[in-house]
This record gives sequence, structure tokens and C-alpha cells, in this order.
Amino acid sequence: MDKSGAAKQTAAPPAREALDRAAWIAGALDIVAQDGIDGLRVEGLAKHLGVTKGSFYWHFKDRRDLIDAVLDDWRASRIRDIHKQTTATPGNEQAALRHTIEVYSAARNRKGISIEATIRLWARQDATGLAVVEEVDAERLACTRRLFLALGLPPTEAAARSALLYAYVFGFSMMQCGRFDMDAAQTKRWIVAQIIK
Amino acid sequence: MDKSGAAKQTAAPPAREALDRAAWIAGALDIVAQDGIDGLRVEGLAKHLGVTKGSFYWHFKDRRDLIDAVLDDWRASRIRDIHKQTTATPGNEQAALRHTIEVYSAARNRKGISIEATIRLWARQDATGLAVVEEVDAERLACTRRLFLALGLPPTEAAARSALLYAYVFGFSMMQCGRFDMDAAQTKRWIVAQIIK
DNA sequence: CAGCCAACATACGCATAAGTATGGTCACGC
DNA sequence: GCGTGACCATACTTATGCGTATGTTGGCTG
Repeated sequence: MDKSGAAKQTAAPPAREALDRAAWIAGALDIVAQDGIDGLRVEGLAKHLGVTKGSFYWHFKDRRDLIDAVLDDWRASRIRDIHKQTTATPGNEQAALRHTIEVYSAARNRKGISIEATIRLWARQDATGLAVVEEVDAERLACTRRLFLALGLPPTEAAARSALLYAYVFGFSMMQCGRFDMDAAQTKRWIVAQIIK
Repeated sequence: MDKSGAAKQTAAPPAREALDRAAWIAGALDIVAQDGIDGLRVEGLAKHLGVTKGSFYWHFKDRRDLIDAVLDDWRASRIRDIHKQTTATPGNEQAALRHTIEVYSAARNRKGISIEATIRLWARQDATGLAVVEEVDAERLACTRRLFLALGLPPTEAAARSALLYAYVFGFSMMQCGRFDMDAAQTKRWIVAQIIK
């Protein structure tokens, strides 16, 4: 049925060069963003990459091995990202906080939000996933808290504000199912002002 | 294997009386809270209720019929609940707002949060689910906004505060994967004070 | 008490999906 | 020019799960 004319229907590079683990993980994240972790099937992923599952079981022991690899990749990338977004030269902490909210809140990339929500929900049932999520949470809170402290706020208020920031950003992104235009600019500005100071 | 001694291993009532749609929906919500919508299998649900799927297909056309019924039930119960929690006698609007935050934020019932997160995430892929979620969102925002307006706040600020309240409550609940004791009472009080006024 | 029907159980067909076993191919070293 | 191994395809086996077809039972009515 699709044996002769199946050459470039997916996102495979022109000349198909050998896949490595990273390529499989990247593909897996595409699937996870769309169909959740339950939707991450090895045959489906293989088709997405233009190969068969014979290849998959060369690179991974089993499906769980892939999931663990995806988790590790996600943790590393999220921690890398929060550090990158919250670095600020002394005196620019407020701008850094605004920037962090802007970058993380909502519409920017639907895919990242989907992945995060999926992993977070799935982690409620999986100890390994839970540990990863908690690690990312702790790191994010620490990063923003550091900025608030640099602004001279007392420790308790810095902790509270970073918690509010995190809760807002995440809660907001989860509401963006459809359009739901509560990003009425004015509303958003007011909220950010409340959080920042 | 389980033909003779299978009498009361599940949560079936003592004398098994005939199930109705409501019982199936309630059971389905148990499953959804634990294993997500993808984990909602008709055979598994039947076993959970102590019957076989022959019964299921008597009450429901197919699996999708059950999902739609669950969605409808969830929408109705959520709208009923937000109305109940946000009713306030004139002069008690602040207390009502505090009460609403307290009731909806976190630890109270892990199950409700799981169900909400699951439905919300799943709705990203399903038009029917999306409509339900948006309806609930709109109703909740309207209810809290009404309270803020009753407190004399200008419309834009009332909208902004209700949005922040909603985002906080929801974001906060999603972080409660493990223990993650950021409910340090003090932090929580500070945040609530920011939101309320 | 005959018959009927709601409410289930049982048994099947069919599809999907994990994992295994084994065969094929192409590049590269020698 | 030929083996060797990385990389992938093919062909199973097994298990799960949806939907359907049909058998069974207990209670109610006339």
C-alpha cells in the first residue's frame, strides 16, 4: 500500500542518515506534545521518523527506556532554560523577572506547554517522573526567588512572590486551551505588576 | 479462575442492584482520576463495578458515549459547585473570596484536581471537551468577578483579579504533585492577601 | 404460571501494540 | 573483495481492548 511511494511523507531529512538516540527523543517529544505519554507508541514513533520499530529496539531497550530518556532530556532542557531566562546583570532584576513571565506565560509555544502539562500529570502516577518534576519545580522557584532577593525583598516575601509567579504562569498556560482571550493586555499588565512588585 | 469466588472484591454494594448511567459515570470518574482518559477502558471499568462489559453496552452506545456523559456530568457539577462556593450575602464578599480560594486550592481533594487536569489536557485534542472546559472557565471567572465588583472594584481590576485568582488556584494545584510544601501558611496568606485586595 | 423484558454474562471477530528473532544492506577497515 | 558490525526491515508471538452477537436470569404483568 505504501511500499513504493513512501519516501518523504514525514519530516525525514533528504538523505536518511542514521538516527541516534537524540533524534528518537526529539521525535518522541513531538508525539508526547500531541497525544500524551499514553499516545507515545513505538511503532507510531518509528513511522513518524520514517523507519520501523526494528530500529527502535536497536537504540532502546524497551518503551520505558525511551520514556526515561525523554524525562532526562526534558529535565535538563528545562533547567538549562530557566537559568538562561533568569540571568540578570545587577540592577536589571526587574526586567529579568518581566522577561521570564513573558517568555513562560502562554501563547509563546503551545508545544512546550503541552509537554509540560502531560509530563506533570503523568508524573502523578510515576515515581521517576515525579522526582524529575519536583527537581524542575525547585530549580525554577530558586531562580526567581534569587531575583526577588536581589531586589532587596525579605526572604519570606521573595519566596511568596516567586511562588505566585510560578503558579500564575503555569495556571495561565493551562487555561489557554482554546483562544480564551483573557490576555487582554491590560489584565496581563495589571497582574504582572502585582507579582513583580 | 474468578468464577466462583468473585463476589465482593470491588466496591459493589452488598446486594448488587441494577446499575444505572449515573453509577457508570461515577465509576468512570474514579478511573479517570487514577489513569487518565486513555486509561478509561470499558472492560476495566466494568470490572471496577463488578460486572462485565455486556452490561456497559446496554447502558452506553460505545466508549465515546460514556466519555461524553462524563464530560456533561463534570461540567454540570463544576458549574453547580462554583455557584455554591461563591454565593455571598451582601457585605461578606471578601470572606466568600477567601473561602473560594481555600476550597479550590490544593490539598483538599487530590481526586478532583486529577480529574480537572486530565480533562483539561485531553480537551486540547477534542472539540467537545474543549467547549466544556471553556464553559466552566467562563462561569468560574464570571462568579469571582461578580464578587470583586460587589466589593466596589472597577470592572477592569475585577476582571484582572479574578483571572489572577483562577490562574493561581489552578497553577498551585498542579504543582502539588508530591508533597512540595510551599503551603508554608505564611506564603499562602501573603498570596491570598495580594489577590483579594 | 406463561411470557416478556430489563439487565446482565459469555464468546467471538478484529484491530492495535509490545517485544523478539532473524534476515538484509551498506560502509569501512584491511 | 571480503568480512564485520552498525543500522534497519520483516515476520512472528502474545496480550489487550473495542464492539457485536447471542445466551441466561430474575422479576413483573396479565
